[in-house]
Amino acid sequence: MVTLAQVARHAGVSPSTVSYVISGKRSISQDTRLRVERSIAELGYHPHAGARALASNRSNVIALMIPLRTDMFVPVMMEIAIAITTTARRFGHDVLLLTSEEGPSAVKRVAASGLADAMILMDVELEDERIPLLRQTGAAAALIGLPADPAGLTCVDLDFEATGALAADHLADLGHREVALIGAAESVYRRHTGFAERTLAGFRQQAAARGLGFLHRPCGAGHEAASGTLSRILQERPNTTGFVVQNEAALPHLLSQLRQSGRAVPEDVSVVAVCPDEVALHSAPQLTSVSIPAQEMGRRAVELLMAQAGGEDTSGLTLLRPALTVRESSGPAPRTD
Amino acid sequence: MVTLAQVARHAGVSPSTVSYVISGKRSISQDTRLRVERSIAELGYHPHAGARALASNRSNVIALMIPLRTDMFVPVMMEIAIAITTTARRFGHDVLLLTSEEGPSAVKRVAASGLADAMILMDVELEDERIPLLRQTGAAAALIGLPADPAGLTCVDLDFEATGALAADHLADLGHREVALIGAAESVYRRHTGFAERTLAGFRQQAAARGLGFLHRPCGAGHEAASGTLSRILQERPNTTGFVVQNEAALPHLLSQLRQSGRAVPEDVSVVAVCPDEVALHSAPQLTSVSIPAQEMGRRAVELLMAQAGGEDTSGLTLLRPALTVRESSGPAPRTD
DNA sequence: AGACGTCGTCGAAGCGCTTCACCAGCGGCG
DNA sequence: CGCCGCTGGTGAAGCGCTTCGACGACGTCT
Repeated sequence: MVTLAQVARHAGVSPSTVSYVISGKRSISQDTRLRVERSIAELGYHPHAGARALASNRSNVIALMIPLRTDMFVPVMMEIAIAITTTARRFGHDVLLLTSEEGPSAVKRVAASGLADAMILMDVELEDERIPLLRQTGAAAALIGLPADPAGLTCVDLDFEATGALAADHLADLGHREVALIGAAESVYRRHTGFAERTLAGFRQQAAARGLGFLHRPCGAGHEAASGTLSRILQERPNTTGFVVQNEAALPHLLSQLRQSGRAVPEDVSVVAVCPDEVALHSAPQLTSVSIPAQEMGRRAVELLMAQAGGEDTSGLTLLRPALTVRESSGPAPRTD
Repeated sequence: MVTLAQVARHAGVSPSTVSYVISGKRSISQDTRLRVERSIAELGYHPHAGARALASNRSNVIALMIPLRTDMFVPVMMEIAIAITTTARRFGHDVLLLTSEEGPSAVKRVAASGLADAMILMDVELEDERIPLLRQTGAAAALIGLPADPAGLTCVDLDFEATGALAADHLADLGHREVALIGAAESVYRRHTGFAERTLAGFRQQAAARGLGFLHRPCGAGHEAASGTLSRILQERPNTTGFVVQNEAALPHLLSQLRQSGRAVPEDVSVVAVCPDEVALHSAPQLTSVSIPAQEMGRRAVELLMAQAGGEDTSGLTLLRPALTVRESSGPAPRTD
């Protein structure tokens, strides 16, 4: 293993000089810097992470707590995780992966062991058990999602209320009078995951404001669940012509079920999905959707954490503006004469 | 921050004793051990990861390199990653997440910096760039997937050749005479990812052995790609009645396309999927499938790494036996009279 | 011309842990 | 009864790095 001391000897300078060349915390003459850099390259030196963490009290690692849930749409989580990782690397940081299996105490362990300088929590619930621990340890953190009381916390999320409202507006603009929200799995609502409830709230409110008839149903993944949910909605409110779907896993089944039941999209019913663009584009017909900016959420979370490390106060909500893209699945409400 | 020295003082023993209590590397009297453990709990002590890594030259971290590909089925990757993380925790290890964005040099960086003791590579290609670096640095590693030359490497994977053969056999047993393999995206084959080619090889060979007419087509995700691939196959070989699908993303589209084209599953055509059980169960009809044991792959990889750390020679292939579960999507070939 | 900053570099302390060498006490054995 | 070999404990060195204070060698200002 190559150590800093060896680099120093090779370059004919003292170890501290090498350290300063690397960190840039003191000015170094052009000449020495080049010599040191050459030695580093030549010897293939990489600083020892543990030693650095010990001496500097910073690990340059961000911990990422991802949920184990089976009721969340996995590709979105993964996309966020990957965005976090690549952004972190741009800041010279690495990412430690934690699952919620370890329980909330993982927060304490990571904070106390110096394994990570900061953490990012995904799948935040309204009353999340990890949050008191976060407050108590004073660990640097960013949340993806909103808890009930975000005071003093750094939160990033899509503005799901606006998302719901946007979808309702789009359908209202197209002349639909009866609309339904097909949401996430029931378990998601049961544990009060913010995004689902906020979408619902925004949708409900705007639907009311626009005078739309309104229905909301959770929906599991899988064909059974999807077709069951759909047929119950149509039975209860046969005149429903506008659907908002916030459930990627159910989308293909919902679409094929609509087709089978003889309802053409978008001639008879309109569908607005809340999903990543990729999913919307891979469906047939391509879906009008409010996209989930997974990458941006991950990126922003890391950037906020870095700002926080730099002493800035980043607490507060960073709500990303939703954007609706009109594609082939939504159109004017059918004439009802 | 609580240090080991503080624990030692609190318990009235020397620091080394506390260390030995924690590591269990020496026998400690019942009495002292309890005293120390109580102090640890009382003070809420967590060893400093960096200090430990520096002194012991082991970080208790496993690096996990996941691909950035968009052409792989993400939930499977995620399931593997989660299984790796939870298994690693059982061994007192954490997981560092690396994306392939950083390039093969990440292998060197991680090995040289002592960030991780070992690594797990996913999405291994036949001629993977990371492998020479692995050999050169002598870093402990386990691969999920097989490279062209696995000599001296520790590899875990589903036995995809047997998977292909199993699917072919099942269709042959049911009396199908013309079969087709709808595979992963073309890009997957182009970069010579082992699993796709091995499935193909196993399928082709067994199809030949059983005297089946045989066709293979890669298939992208999305509706367009799926229905295009399917109709081309049916055009080229209209008598194809058995399909093997190794492409989770295309499955729902394929099924709805078959339905639309008037082919009933399983009365007219049989479908065997290579996918996680969850996907098979959520389809309509539920799919006969060879399941992808994602969790077991992750678990085994970690276990092998731990054995390796214990001095065992774990090099060689660990190929998991595929298992085919008959569900509703496969049945006897239609009579051809 | 002398005092004073500034710049570039060095030496050394010390981060919190592991581990090696050592030692005291004690029971078993010849 | 004396010696040996355990067992359970201690002390100290040192892992590789960062960082603080110190210090020449300059240039600048009065």
